[in-house]
Amino acid sequence: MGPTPNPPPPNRRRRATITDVARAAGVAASTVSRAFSNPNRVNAHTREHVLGVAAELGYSPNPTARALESGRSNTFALLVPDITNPYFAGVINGAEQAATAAGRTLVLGNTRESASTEEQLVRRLGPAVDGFVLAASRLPDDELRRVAGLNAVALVNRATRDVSCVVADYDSGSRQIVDHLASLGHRSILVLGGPPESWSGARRWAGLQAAAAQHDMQVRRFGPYPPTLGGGPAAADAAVAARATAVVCHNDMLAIGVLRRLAERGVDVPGEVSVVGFDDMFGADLCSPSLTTLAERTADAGARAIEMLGRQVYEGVAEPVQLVLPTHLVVRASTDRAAVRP
Amino acid sequence: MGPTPNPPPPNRRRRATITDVARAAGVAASTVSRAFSNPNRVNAHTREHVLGVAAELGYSPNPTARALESGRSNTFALLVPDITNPYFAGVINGAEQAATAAGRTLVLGNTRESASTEEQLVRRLGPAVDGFVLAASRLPDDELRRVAGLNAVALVNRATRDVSCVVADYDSGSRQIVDHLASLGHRSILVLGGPPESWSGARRWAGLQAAAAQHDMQVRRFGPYPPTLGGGPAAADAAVAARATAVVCHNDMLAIGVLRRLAERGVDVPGEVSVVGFDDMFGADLCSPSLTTLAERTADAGARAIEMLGRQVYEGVAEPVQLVLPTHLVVRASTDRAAVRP
DNA sequence: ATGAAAGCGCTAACAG
DNA sequence: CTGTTAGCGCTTTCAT
Repeated sequence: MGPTPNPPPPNRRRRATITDVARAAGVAASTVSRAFSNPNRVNAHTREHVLGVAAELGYSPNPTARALESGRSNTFALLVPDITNPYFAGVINGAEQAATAAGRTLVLGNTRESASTEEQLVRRLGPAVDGFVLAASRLPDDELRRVAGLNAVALVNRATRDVSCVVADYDSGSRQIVDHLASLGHRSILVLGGPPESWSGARRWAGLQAAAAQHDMQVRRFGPYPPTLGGGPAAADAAVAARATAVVCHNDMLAIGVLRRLAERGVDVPGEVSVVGFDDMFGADLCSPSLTTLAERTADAGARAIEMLGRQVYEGVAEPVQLVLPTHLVVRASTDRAAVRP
Repeated sequence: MGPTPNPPPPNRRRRATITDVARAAGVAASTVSRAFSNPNRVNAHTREHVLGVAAELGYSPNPTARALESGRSNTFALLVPDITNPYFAGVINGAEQAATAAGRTLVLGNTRESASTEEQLVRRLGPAVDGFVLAASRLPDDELRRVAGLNAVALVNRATRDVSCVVADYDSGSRQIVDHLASLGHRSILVLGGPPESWSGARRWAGLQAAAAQHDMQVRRFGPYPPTLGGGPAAADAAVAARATAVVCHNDMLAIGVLRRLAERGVDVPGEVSVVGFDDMFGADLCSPSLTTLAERTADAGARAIEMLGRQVYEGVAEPVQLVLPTHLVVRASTDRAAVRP
């Protein structure tokens, strides 16, 4: 992987440096520097002059050089398990927006659901960024704390001691789902679970159990199933075999896969079975029947996480904070009154 | 936007530098440097020793400092008009994968469909990155060339003289659509157009016209409509009023909006009207009826664009190249034989 | 208010 | 093969 000896430099204009501007303006480099980063510590007149010359030369400060000096790159990295999952698109969107608004740059990394890829990215990017947003991190707790010792870290939908995080309110969310199903007359719930290591999956399951207990409803969990469309057939078949009347799926992806399989098998949704998902991702109201699902504020989560990093890094806030974001149930066409079973 | 005076540094471990390693290993800094970036130019024995010490100290080279010296950040920026659009998720995915595979970092920017935001991002990021992938750029041609004078640039689904690009084969794609409709007995096509400034929209329209002419079919274009779900109602209503039997929509988003509106109005798809989209985005086979649409290799496009940048920047390839990626029609349930009109 | 000089972490000459 | 030196572009004391 050795770089080519010395590739002929592409025919591209050299960028003006602070020295070029200084020379052209007849001042010292430090004055140019001040004119840009400390405008009121330089005479108004010379400042105008310097800025004018800089504009003519098309000069703009080199962020890399600034970063080297200050030890701050004004850059955050956002690592997600699956860049193509519409669920994370919300997080990415919010984070990008917040970062840009704060004048910071966002680096995007895809961990492909792999802890080792995630770790590798953290190691490689670490020295170049001011902090990490780790969404649905696959890293073990102690590794997470180790990373947080070297870089600022804000977790999204993951929580561990001593590390800041923003998480969705799954307690409330699960209760909303169960309340909804109960109000439709359902007496038992089948949960079609996702990956065992999933933190949010565990929280969702715990919440559903607690809420069901309050209603004296029966809950069972099948799985794990892959949290993808492809997980649908196995999950749906299991649900049919179990004669479930209400199934709650690990996420919308799985739920849509389940809907498809049920349609193939001629099972009427919501007539015979009600189906609920988690995430309210793009597509949840495109499928048919449209999906009842728990909506999270994904863009908010991304934005809040970036803001947390900002406070940690640039304002020296050391205390880890936990932020719980509200969730709400979006009722669509996939849930209805429980069928009367023979 | 002045930075806080001097925030108390968070309680975070200082990263080991090359000097720390050099001292601990009892060698010069340059030897450590070589051990990392030019391993075979240092004695195997000392190399092992240095690497060992480095590992103990948790040292890894600071990319920022490297970038300052080399003038290369090993970083590319990808700018997309709408980060939440599943269509661009494919491009992002491919670009991220290619960048990571090449050991480079990807910075993500969202231009929010605005040329000025795009320009601002280019200016701000320019000095810190080795090149830009501009997907569906909103920038005018001359601005694009100006940017390409300062940074390496690879366009995705946009073309202009002197700038490298990768574009989908809309000539073939449009022909595939028209052939398909013709083979189903349709004699005329209504195109529901997107934003007038859209380069791909123009190419699609041109291709459809050419292909229709070959079949002696009639084509008309209505619009512009917003390329979103929200554009659906107006577009669908216009199509109904025009008694169209086959409509081709600017993109899948609009097409799905159209499908919805037609369903609301009780118009049978594909019985009365056939509907075709462009993009084959996530969701195109979730809607009902599922959508016949032209698939592009979006991930490929992103990856190829990154590779182009690599060749430009690190291999000094100056000639702009144009890459045309194949497209293929995915026939689903929204198209069928033309209805016999009274 | 401005200039001179040192240095951020690293690499690239150039010696030895 | 390895150490010394200079410098990437910028900010930051420290003088003036």
